Amino acid sequence: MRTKDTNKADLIFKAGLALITKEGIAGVTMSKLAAKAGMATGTLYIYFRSKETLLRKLYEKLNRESSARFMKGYDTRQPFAAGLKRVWLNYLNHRITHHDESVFLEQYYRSPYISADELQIAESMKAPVHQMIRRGKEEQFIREDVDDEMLFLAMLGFIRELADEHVSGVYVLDEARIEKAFQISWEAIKR
Amino acid sequence: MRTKDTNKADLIFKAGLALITKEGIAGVTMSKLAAKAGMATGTLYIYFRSKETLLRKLYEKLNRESSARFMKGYDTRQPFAAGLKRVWLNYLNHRITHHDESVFLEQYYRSPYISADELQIAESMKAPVHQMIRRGKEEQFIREDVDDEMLFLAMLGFIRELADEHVSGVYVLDEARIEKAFQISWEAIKR
DNA sequence: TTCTAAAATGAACAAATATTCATTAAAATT
DNA sequence: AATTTTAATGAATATTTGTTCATTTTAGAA
Repeated sequence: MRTKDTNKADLIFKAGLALITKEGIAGVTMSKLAAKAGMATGTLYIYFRSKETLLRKLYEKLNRESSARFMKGYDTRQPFAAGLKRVWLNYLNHRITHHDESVFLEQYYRSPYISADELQIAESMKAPVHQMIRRGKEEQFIREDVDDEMLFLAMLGFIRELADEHVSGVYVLDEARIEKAFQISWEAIKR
Repeated sequence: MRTKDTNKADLIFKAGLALITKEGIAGVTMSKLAAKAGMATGTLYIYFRSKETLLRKLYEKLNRESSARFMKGYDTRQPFAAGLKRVWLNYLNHRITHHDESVFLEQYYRSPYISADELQIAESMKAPVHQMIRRGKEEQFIREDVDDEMLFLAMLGFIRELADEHVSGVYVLDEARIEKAFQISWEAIKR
């Protein structure tokens, strides 16, 4: 008896991501996907009931994984500034090293495939930074005349742009630039 | 003889935008598009050779139009701070009042339809703000230890997030909030 | 080695979608 | 009013793409 190769589902996911990154969600067809993953089209249907479920499973998986990365290495006992930088860097690194995923998540978000409750999951990704901002206000590091959400947007928007430009090669980041970038974010929200 | 109704091309564009906004580029089919525009599928082919050219023409048109809006009302003779605010507000307003278009431009940018030289056009949209930043440095309003592109990204990213959240209803903007937002942008880049 | 059950295949089929074209309707010209 | 020219139509056709399934291959069990 032959065992179902669980690794193959990941292979399909990987191929799907690569395709979407290069051609957008509209460019994904089952035959192209199969070719990229190095298998027959029929094989895709052994692992996923349909194209729709394939994409949904991919979305769910990536959402789960990326959320987990944001708070990695953060410790409430460390001083505020250090903690904030940690989370800030986590977001930036995530968007750079998992750029394909980020692009897919956004594309899926605006595709005919998305369902109502999946939309909510996206919101939950904000939690880590919001938490940070609240702490920063309590400890009097962050300006209090502006609400959490706006401060969050100021940081996130910048990070997103930085990462996208870095990945596309238009504005490549290095240690020094990242340091400056964090400084700018800091100037924007500090007390 | 009946004259080709040039207005009909705009009607098609409008319907296309609405469809893309609701279902993403992947959700656009010629029959849906025709239905939305209130005409027969064949009629689409009187105005556009193919689906591909239809989408390309739409992209080109919107790109042209939006670029023109960014510098509107800007006058080099007015003081720097006022000029910057003007352009900043132009970007924000553009992304809010023409949100469908912005979303489409980004989706098209990452679709199988995009060509190499169309990619370059997108870059040209940055010019207005870059110009502002250079002037700001010359007149000693803006910090000089950070390059233009990064300062640009800090502003643009924030504006983009603000507009998107406003349109989606998650974080609705009003006069006061917009004022604060500009202030935050200013804190980030000022000397 | 032989047997068995599941995985993998890919051509065949079904469904969706882009495009064409013979025909009709409408406007301009005579 | 008759004629001509072009726009508009939408059913028919062509093409692309998702899905199925009879058959083959493969890996472990007997």
